[in-house]
Amino acid sequence: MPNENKTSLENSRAQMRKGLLEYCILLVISRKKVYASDIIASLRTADLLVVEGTMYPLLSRLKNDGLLDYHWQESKSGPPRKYYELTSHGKAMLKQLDGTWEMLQSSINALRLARA
Amino acid sequence: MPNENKTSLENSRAQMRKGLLEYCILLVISRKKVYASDIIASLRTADLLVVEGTMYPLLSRLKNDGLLDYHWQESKSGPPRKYYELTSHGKAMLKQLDGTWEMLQSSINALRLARA
DNA sequence: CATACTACCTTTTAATGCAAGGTAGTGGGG
DNA sequence: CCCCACTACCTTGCATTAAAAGGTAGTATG
Repeated sequence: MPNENKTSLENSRAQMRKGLLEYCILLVISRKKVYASDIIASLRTADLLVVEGTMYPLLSRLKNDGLLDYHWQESKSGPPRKYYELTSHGKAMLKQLDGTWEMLQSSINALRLARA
Repeated sequence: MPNENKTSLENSRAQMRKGLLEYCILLVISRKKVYASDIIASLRTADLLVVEGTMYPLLSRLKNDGLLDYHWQESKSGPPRKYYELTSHGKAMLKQLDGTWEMLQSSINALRLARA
C-alpha cells in the first residue's frame, strides 16, 4: 500500500532544492546588493521556491557565520531595507561551493549514465 | 567575528549532498539489485558520503512509500541480505526526479553564468 | 486617520541525517 | 566445541533546520 506517492515526490523535490538553497543565495548576492525580497524573487524566477520564514533566519545565520554583511537603505515606498553583500569570507566560501557543485554534478551525471 | 568558517563550509557541503541523497539512492538501485552496503559503497565511489545510520532508515522510508521492494537472499559469507529493487512507482518517481535534477542544473548554472 | 502594503523578525513544529549502540548469523582458529 | 571477528541488519537520541503562522512597525493613499 503506497503511502501517498505525490507527497513523496514533492518531498524529494523539496529536499533537493533545500540543499542547494544556501549556495543559490550566495550566488544571487554575489551579483549585486540585494534585500530579502529581491533574493526570493530571483530564486522564484529560477523555479526555486523560498518563503520569508526560511529566508530571514538563513540570512541571519550566514551573517553570523561572517559570510554576509548588510547596510540599511531607505526605500521610496515602504520601510527601510537591509541590503546584503558578500564579505571576503563569503566570496571565498562561494568559490569553494562552486567546486562542490561541479563535483556533485559530475558524480550524479556519472551515476545517471551508468544506468541500463 | 566570523563563526568558524570551516564548519560553515562543511555544513553547506553536507547539505548539498543530503538533498540529493534520495535521488542518488534510487539511481543506484535502478541499475541492479543491491543491498545496503552495496549502495553505500557505490555512493562513496561517487564522493557522496553516507553512513549506515542514514541508509537504513531511509531505505525503510522509501519502502513504506512504495518506491522500493526487497527480498532476502543468503550470502556465502555472513548473514542474509536484503536486496532492493525499484517498484513501478519507484521507476516513475525516478523519472520525475530526473526531470527535477535537469531543471535544477540549468537553473543554477544560469545563476552562475549571470555573475559579474 | 484608517486601511493597505511592504519589510523585518520570531516562535513553534516536524522532518531527518548522523553518531552511537545493539542484535544476530556465519565461519575460522585454538 | 567454543570464542572471536566479521558482516549485516536495526534503533535510540540528539542537533539542525525548513516552513507555517503570527507579530511589529514604517510608509503611503484615499
